[in-house]
Amino acid sequence: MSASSQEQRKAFYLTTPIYYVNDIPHIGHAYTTIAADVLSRYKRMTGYDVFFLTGTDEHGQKIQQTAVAKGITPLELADRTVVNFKELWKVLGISNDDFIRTTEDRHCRTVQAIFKKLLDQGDIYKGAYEGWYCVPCETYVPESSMGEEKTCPDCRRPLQMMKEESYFFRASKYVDQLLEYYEKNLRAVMPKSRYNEIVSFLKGGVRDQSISRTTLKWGIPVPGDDAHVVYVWFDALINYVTACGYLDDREKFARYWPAAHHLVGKDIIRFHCVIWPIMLLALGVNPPVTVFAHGWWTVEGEKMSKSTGNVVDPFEMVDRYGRDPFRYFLLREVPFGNDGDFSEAALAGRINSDLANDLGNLLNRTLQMIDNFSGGRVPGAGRSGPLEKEIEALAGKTLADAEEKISSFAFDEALKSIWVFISRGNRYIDETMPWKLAKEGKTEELLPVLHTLYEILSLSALLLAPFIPDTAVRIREQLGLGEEPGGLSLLGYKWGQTAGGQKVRKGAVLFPRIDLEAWKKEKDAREGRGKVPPAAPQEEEPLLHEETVEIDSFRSVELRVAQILEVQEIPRSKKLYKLTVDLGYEKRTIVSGIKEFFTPEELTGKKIVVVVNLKPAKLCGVESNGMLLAAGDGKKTALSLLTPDRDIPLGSRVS
RNA sequence: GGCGGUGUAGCUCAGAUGGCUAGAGCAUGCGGUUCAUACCCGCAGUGUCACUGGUUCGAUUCCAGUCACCGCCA
Repeated sequence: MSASSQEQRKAFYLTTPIYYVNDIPHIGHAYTTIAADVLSRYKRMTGYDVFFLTGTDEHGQKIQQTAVAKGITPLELADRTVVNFKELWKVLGISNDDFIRTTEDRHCRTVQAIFKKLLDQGDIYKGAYEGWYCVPCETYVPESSMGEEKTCPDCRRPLQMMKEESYFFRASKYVDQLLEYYEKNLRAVMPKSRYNEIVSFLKGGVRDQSISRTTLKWGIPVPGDDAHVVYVWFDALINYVTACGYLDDREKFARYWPAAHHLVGKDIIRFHCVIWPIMLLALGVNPPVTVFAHGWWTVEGEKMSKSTGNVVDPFEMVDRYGRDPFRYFLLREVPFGNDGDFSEAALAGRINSDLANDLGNLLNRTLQMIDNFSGGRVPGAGRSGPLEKEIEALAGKTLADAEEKISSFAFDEALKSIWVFISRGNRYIDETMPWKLAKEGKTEELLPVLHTLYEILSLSALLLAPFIPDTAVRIREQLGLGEEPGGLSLLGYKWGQTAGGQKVRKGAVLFPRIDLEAWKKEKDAREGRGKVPPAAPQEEEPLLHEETVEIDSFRSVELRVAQILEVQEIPRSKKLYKLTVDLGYEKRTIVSGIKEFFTPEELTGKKIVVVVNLKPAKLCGVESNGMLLAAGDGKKTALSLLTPDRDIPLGSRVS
């Protein structure tokens, strides 16, 4: 690429968040990065000069703590764990142009330069930070996440009011300017619902932000004041300008920054759509063109969390189902911006119906027919009838759709549109019945059909290349198309450009169908085996024991076996069920706070243990006569009912 | 409590500035086809378009209220 032609190409700058190295990479990290990769690849194919950045956030309290616990330096820890991310991007086929670590020299210098500039111009000033502080965790706890009684949400120990010197960023000063910017730039925050949220948040005003700490050592020193370290988010956000040359390469910065797009999870839009743009305005730089906030994945219908151990490991999914199917599923299943549910069954379904049946089979049957009816060589265009005209028009529409949808981050819709085209190909075969034409010797009708099918496949491969790059290459290989020297491009694409004559090379099936019955068995077996309780949390919580009691106090609690007969919802309540239980000698109603853990179907018929001599109490307007026994982990994440281990008559006393 | 959103076929969702028989994909049933990965193609469906009122010749689409769920804020 010569310098002059690079000048002409439009720039496109795309970032993922930088990921915190203390985390193990999970599906959420993979999702953002895959989406960014698809967009980058597509933009490159349509002639943009793309700069695609990802990286890691390596400073802060948690890294420091973990490092201390392991007896290594924080940087050593980061050096070890950053590998997880780099490896995942390799496995997922991510085509990032740069990878930034916040511990790199280029970044530290940039952060310090920005800090100094803002300090000099009066947008940073020294003040005092006051807040509730957890001494053991060495961290401030915002009032919103404080437990009752002012305890730390992590360790549950009491918090102390602390006051320390801190530098503040004068965010309040730029709120109106940012609101004005947003009024003029409707796509600066996407989707629209997030835009509205941010605007209404801004209208409520923004406080000046504390941006340094004296209690923390692992971070970038405040220039000229070594007692302070730059607070993490101020440090982290700046990565986006560091990497595109804010400090060291003004030409690069001038080129890419005006085309900056950030992809982020919806949990961090406040930083990206309030604080960050204000920082930029203070620096005299325009906010990004778009910050797009995507949704979150649940797993098999449940919230993903470390404590329930249902975190999806992207390495494992790629291992099991392949890189391209995983990429395809994440972008196809759910509109970007919505929350979605990840389930292996849904993934397997997509593989079978979309990838194997529609796409893979279209390639397979087409090549088989070219082999059978055309000696393995692609026929030239030949005469084009109404069907072919219609398909050509659809090809044009599909190209336009892809452009529009991908450029507005609607990856799912782009894929849907491409699949309409692929399905049209399958229908076209049934409409033309090439095997019949062959049998009847109607070669002049047959050959254009094969040619058209070939065109459908070669265009599909191009359009799919950003999403499933390996597959695109495999399709092209089978079509007898070589590699493109400058990478695949949509720029010079023209329908019907295949001259004909090249030899196709039918190869292995693109996506073998998954035998769902065998798959199910295998999965059940795997989960039965693999269901070791999740690894114990690193910090053991102190067990809180009750005082010792006399045996009589225990005996005074009358416990009996009962069976749940009926489970009724209590309309007003999120947590409570109204249960009718049978004690053998009588039936009674008890109200129990277990709704979040069980469905009525799961409960009905269960034998449980009930405290029968508990004073009746009214809960949500329903009188409860007793309570059932269940074991919980105290964190409201797991609950298990106590149930007799063998058959025993209802009403039996438990002692 | 305030602001906003959502509620449409078994499932996931699309859609209508108000108007002929309300759509797609998946799943289900039936039929066709054999080039193909038991695949593809066609047909068939079922829906009080959350509930209650109002505006209108006519509303599922507009308005008001109710309920449920979700998001942001407090």
